[in-house]
Amino acid sequence: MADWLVKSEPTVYSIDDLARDRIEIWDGVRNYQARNFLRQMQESDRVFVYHSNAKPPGLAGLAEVVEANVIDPTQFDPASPYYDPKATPDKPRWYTVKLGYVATFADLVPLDTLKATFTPDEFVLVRRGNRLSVMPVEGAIAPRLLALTTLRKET
DNA sequence: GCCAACGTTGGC
DNA sequence: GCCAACGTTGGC
Repeated sequence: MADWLVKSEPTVYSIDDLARDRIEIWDGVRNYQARNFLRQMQESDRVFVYHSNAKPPGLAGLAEVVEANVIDPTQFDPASPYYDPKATPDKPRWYTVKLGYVATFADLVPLDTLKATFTPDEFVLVRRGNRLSVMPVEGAIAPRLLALTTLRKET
């Protein structure tokens, strides 16, 4: 089982939204490197949810992959901001996953804490200039992340 | 294939 | 609001 991290702007879609929706398709990723990571995700992989463009930015909770390798339907929808005229149902270009809510962190783990805990070498997230919205969380990192906070399950 | 222009991300 | 980083586009 692998660990991943996805970014989301909480004003657009937050961990609270996921707690409410329970399951959501993670659509709208339009970056090839991020897409390639999405395609590597397997059912029941663990996913850390990160709030970007927030005050403060940081890790907000946990999700899991409930369905892998889902074709992102917004690429075919001219009304969607994520519409891609070069994608066709025959040749889809953008894939994603469905995420299920797992838990909310009792306290958000701020980016400052992450920077103090991990070196840029060991964790992509704290690497300078990193703009990836989907990234792997290497084996040793995940338990150290979980040790920084307490889980709270929204019901 | 090169690279300048442009757009987006995201911390601050 | 600013701006560094960096991905994408398109002219050549």
